Amino acid sequence: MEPDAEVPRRGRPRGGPRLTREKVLEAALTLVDRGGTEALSMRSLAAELGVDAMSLYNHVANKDAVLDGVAELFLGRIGQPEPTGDWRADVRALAAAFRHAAAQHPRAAPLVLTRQLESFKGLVGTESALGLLHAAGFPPEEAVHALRAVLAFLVGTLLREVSSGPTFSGQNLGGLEERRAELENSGFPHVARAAPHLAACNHEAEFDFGMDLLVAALEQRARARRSTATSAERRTRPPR
Amino acid sequence: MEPDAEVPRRGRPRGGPRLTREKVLEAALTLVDRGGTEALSMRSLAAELGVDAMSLYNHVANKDAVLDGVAELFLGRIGQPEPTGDWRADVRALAAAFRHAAAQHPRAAPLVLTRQLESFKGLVGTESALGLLHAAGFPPEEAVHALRAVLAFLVGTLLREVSSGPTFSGQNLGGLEERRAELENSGFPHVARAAPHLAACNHEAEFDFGMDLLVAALEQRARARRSTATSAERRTRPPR
DNA sequence: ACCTGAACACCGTTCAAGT
DNA sequence: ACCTGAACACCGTTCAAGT
Repeated sequence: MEPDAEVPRRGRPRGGPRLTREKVLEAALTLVDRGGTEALSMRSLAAELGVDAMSLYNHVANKDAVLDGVAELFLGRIGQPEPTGDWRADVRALAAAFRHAAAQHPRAAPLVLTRQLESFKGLVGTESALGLLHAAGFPPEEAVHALRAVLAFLVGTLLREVSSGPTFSGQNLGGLEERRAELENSGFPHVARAAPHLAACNHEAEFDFGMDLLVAALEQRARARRSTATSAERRTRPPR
Repeated sequence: MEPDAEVPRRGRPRGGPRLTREKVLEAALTLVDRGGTEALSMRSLAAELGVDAMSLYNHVANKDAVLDGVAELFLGRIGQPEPTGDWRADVRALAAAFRHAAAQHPRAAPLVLTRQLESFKGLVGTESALGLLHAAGFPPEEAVHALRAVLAFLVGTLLREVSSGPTFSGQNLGGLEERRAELENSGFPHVARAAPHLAACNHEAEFDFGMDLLVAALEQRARARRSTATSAERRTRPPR
């Protein structure tokens, strides 16, 4: 029989390292996709890679670094949509790309949404967003404020969306009737009147509504900024 | 010597239960306030209460129920501001009350922001918000959309705010210069130009900016709704 | 009814030892 | 240089036993 066919090797491998940081993080993402963050332990991750738990520490500092790495992996998978020239459509597309990535990794998404990363990876999206807002007429400082407002909304909606569990045809229907009845009998008049709408949640509709709101507000602001800029110009530099 | 002076009693206590669900959750909030969620274990919680870990299970189902309970405790501490009659100011005040509660329990806030609770406690805020949006002229369905948009923004900003660590005079100044330099040398032109604004974050200013944006958008929408409603009325019921 | 202690099946991480 | 196994100090939770 062959000397080292299937038996687990120990010590330094002959043909280069079996593990790399990349492979470790990739496996971690797989594990989180499959069973959520709670299914990821250094031991389960090692098992997934067919390796002893301690071997991981040659490639990542600790478990927290693994979680950061998974979040970065996620960030890297956010597609960068081609700009159309209409900044309103492009801001929407950027947000939609984020949402799409979250939909593909619903159980990993909270890692990106919850931790604040000092990641270089995040900067490409930031650059795109600032470029669009610059095109819309916002100076850098206001563009940063606008970016943060949209991002905050995104974090909030996506967190709700991904943590509302598996959905049935876009809507969460589990126990809808019970929830509606409970809201109707809550004793709160406005809650009772809105019960059918509070009991269900169409995530895509909520996402669109919020983005509509934000884009409309930004547009209004951009317009106001343009008109005051022109009138200021008119004042200082009257038409000849 | 006295028979049961300082020795830990065992078995059923004589003077009613030493533990209640309330006391357990209160202690849990204290622990989280002090050392964050990671400082809360069933064992540390029991120690805080001077009790065996297993005693807790007589009052809460498991650790998850404790975390839910702490979140509810937090919800109950959100002050309900007195309405002024101006729905825009009142929506802002409601959001500010939420933010204020988060500022008082920065390490417990993620529990409310991250978990979706089916809590009755949350309904009082919902009722207030829907009432204000009703006064602004929104029908129930649109009011729910608006509420969810504002809530999403709130979750996102507050999550950023509370997880950005301890602050120095309202701003996070740790390593500001390093961050700015890194952003300036990132190779991304818009990022570089906005570096000073990206490196720092005045949470209150961001909060105000976002709320301004949302309230302005809601106002615009309410106005549009009123004018189409009146013109529709004019068409079907012309003035005599 | 309520509290307890031992026990079970897990964790993340350190450290000395292997090759 | 990279992987390993035992060991340490923790977890959450079950269960039988106490009063």
